[in-house]
Formats: sequence, structure tokens, C-alpha cells
Amino acid sequence: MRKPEVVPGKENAEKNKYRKGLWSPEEDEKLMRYMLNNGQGCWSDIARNAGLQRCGKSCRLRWINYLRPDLKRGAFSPQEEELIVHLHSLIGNRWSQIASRLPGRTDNEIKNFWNSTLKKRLKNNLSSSPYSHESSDPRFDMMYGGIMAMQEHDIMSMNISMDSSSTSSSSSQLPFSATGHSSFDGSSMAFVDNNFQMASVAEATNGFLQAPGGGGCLTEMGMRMEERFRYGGLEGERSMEIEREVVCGPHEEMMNHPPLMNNKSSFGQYLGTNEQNLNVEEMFGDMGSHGHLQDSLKMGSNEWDLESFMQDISSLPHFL
DNA sequence: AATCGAAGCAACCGCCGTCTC
DNA sequence: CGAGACGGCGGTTGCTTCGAT
Repeated sequence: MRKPEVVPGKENAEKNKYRKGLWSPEEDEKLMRYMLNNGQGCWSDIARNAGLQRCGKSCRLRWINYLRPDLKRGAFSPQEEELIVHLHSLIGNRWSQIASRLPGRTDNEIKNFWNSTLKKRLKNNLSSSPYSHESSDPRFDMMYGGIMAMQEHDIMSMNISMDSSSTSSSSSQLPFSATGHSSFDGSSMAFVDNNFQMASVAEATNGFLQAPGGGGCLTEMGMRMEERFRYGGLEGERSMEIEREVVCGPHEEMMNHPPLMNNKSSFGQYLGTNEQNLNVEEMFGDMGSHGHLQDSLKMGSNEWDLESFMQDISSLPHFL
């Protein structure tokens, strides 16, 4: 935490107008009282009118992260942890989006929790066991161990499951779910799907092993699959281009070792074709008919609609 | 009791998108 | 249409706490 301080120097006069550092109880009280009486508005005005020598941004942050009455205090519940891990596997470091799925939790809180606790736990789980059997928390094995096992056993084919109609089986616990062998033992694991089949995972994993950082990224950090769907230029049609980005390791690993295969054609290579036009309903099954997602997919935007996606994944079963 | 390092967390920084003039 | 203000977000910093030695 930071001590309250005022930066000296004339050149910083503008900055000096505002206090920085820790909030005093008096400041908290001023802001709280003002917010409860007047509600939210322009944060610069709030700071001024509440009699605070803080910039609007600082007030906003304090309110959102600490003073808001609906904030939930205390440790994260196991369910919350699972949801964070699950959502992070889907959308990465979009903390505000993740926070929006956890009532009473802030993006900052979740971000801190992830960086200090969950990330470490994931790492420990991976280093303790390349396969999921011996690690302490099977949920993380599900997330990060499964694909490692695939690579290890050179599975030659797998299907991508978008079967969201199964709402209670283990197959629905991941965006790509393993059915049949939820333990991800690799020896007989297969990703099952109704719709399309990935021709050669071996080819894909070979690609990763050639990534900067070498195969180590697979064995040390596990692998993470991240999908991005692009749909554009197909107005009025349900077909869309799918761009699949497969990356290895947690986020920081991804930053260090950008994925080699991150474009449309590369995924086509995975599939053994140059391009895949996929039906949304086929892709998402029932999920696509839940409303927002399918609608958003038809909008002709070049980026998929995250908001809608987040709304739609609420219809999916949670991790446990 | 003192020291040190890791963990946890509050808050700042800088960037980006949106809005307003 | 461009500039500036503002809000939101993710990344990062640095302080406090706590446990181990």
C-alpha cells in the first residue's frame, strides 16, 4: 500500500492538486456519504463536490473496489474459484468480464487473486504432475493437464465438443470437453463432438513444439486452447469463419511465446482444409439458440461479441 | 528478538475507446 | 473532423503482514 503523498515541484502543479496514496477514513466517509446521497455521476464532479482532493479516477476506483455497499468481503469460495478458473480459460485476462459474473467481486480483487493464488496453484499442479492423477486438484488438471496428455500420447484425432446440450455431464465442463474419460489420462482420451473432427492433433502439437521456447512450454506450463471466432462478410448467413488460436501456457507464457498459428488458415491446416465455414447452430448446439450469441454472430461485426458471449455462457453449466 | 522472503492487496499508471465541444 | 476530457481496463508497483529461519 502506498503512503499518502503530495508530489512536490511546480511543474507538477496540476498533479499536486490531487492527493495520492492510501485513503483515510475521513476521505472514505466523504465519498461514501456523497455517493449515497447523490448517486453516481461524473467522477471529476464527484471528487470536487464531495470535498475530496482526489482525481475522479481515484474516487471511482475507491468506490468500485472498496466502498461500494454491495461488495462481498472475505475469501473466495470454492465455487467462485472454479468459476474464475473456468472463465479465465475461456476469455483470458478480461477481469472486468469475469468480475461481472461474480456478484460482489471486483475486477481488481479477482486479478489479485489470480495473480497471487490461482496462477501459483496452477503452476504447482502442473509441475507436480504432468498428468492429472497425482495432482491435488482435478479441476486444474481438467483445464491444463488434458491437452498435455494428448500431446504426450500423440493422439491422432479428436473432436471438438460444442455439445452444450449436455448440461450435467463432465463433458460440459470445458469449452472443449473430454467425454468418456474425464480423467484425461490421455491413453484413450478423445474429444468428442457431433459436428466436426480435428484431423490431426499430432500435427498441431508438433507445431507447438516448434514454437519459440520449445516443447518445454507444453510440459512445464501445460497448454491452453483459446478460441476466437470471427464472423464477417457473411451477412445474413449463419456460416462463419472460424479462427482458432491455440496457444500454450498461461497468459504470461503466451506473451513470451506468441502463438505460431493464429490465423484462419492455420486452423484450416489443423482441420486439413484451408478454411472452415461452420454453422452456428452446429457449432454451439443449443447454446446457439439461446439467443444472444446467435444473434450477435449474425450482426456482421468483425469481432465476436464478448458481451453476448458472456451472457450466453451463463446458460452453460459451471465448472462444478 | 531480529531478519528475510513470500504472499496479499490497495492503489497508481498508461493505454484505449467514447463522448463532447 | 480533430482535440481534449473522461471512464474503463489490464498491468504493475510498493507497502503491509506473516511465517520461517
